[in-house]
Amino acid sequence: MRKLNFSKKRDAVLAVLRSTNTHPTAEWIYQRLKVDYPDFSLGTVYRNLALFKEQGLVVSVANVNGQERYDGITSCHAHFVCKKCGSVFDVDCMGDSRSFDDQIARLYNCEVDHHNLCFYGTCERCRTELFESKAQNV
Amino acid sequence: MRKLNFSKKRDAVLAVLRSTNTHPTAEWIYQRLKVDYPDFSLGTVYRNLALFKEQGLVVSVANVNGQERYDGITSCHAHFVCKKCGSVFDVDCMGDSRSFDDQIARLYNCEVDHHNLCFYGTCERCRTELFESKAQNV
DNA sequence: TTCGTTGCAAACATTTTGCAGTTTC
DNA sequence: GAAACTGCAAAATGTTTGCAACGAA
Repeated sequence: MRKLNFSKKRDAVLAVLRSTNTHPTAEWIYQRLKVDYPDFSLGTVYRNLALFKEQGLVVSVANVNGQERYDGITSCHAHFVCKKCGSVFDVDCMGDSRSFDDQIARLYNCEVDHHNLCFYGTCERCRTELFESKAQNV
Repeated sequence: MRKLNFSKKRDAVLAVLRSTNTHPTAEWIYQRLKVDYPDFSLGTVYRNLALFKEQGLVVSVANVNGQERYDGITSCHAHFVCKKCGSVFDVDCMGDSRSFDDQIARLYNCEVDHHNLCFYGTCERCRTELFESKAQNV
């Protein structure tokens, strides 16, 4: 792994990722930090995201409508992706699924760095709105 | 859901997806069918993939190096993605994880269509090659 | 004849990258 | 001073889309 210098902006990217549970896009992080650093660049977000992923500090959750969603909170949990509104929620992890990794590694003779469990469907809010709009149409 | 006509090429796309366990990219499917249909088009692959996904006949497994990987075999199983060579393997599903969906739906008041479990790491072959090349360098 | 499907190529959107200037050590 | 980091904008890449021709019902 190559040598790294300290970087204020890199720290800021990680801090933003750790401060939210919205599982933001690169663009979202960019807009957020553009306020504090007027000369901030989208390239910096992408470059540091790539770095964080290498280091295991950040993980790709899912690609929603063509945009990758990132998570800086690496404690063990799953995700739910709403196909209507595109929001991504944390879902409590059942059991110690970290041991899944070891199990798979042993079974398939491979090295497992991490896993990603995603549920896809319609979230509570969108279900309700769907129901309400249907009811109005009757 | 809208009305559908029969289409030879659409059938062919689905057949290809069901005939392989390589979890191909759109491009791969395109190249494969280009042989049988010289006037075959990449747009047709994408359009039909979108359709199949709506219908639940095909599922997006993971995005590997910027390309989406598809699976036409929808029986319950997980996947392993090798970060070195980019191959995607089937992994036997432990337990009846279909009931996960119901559990999540009840807990979070949402509708769950399906879920996706992916393990990321280094596959057996790539581990071995890595080891061999290291050994030679000593 | 109607309308779904396709080929083709242009358009699109996100992500990556090259380079020159800046910051870290 | 050397090497890492960044801004900027251009390039790259995978995917989507508009339109005219084609095929199914």
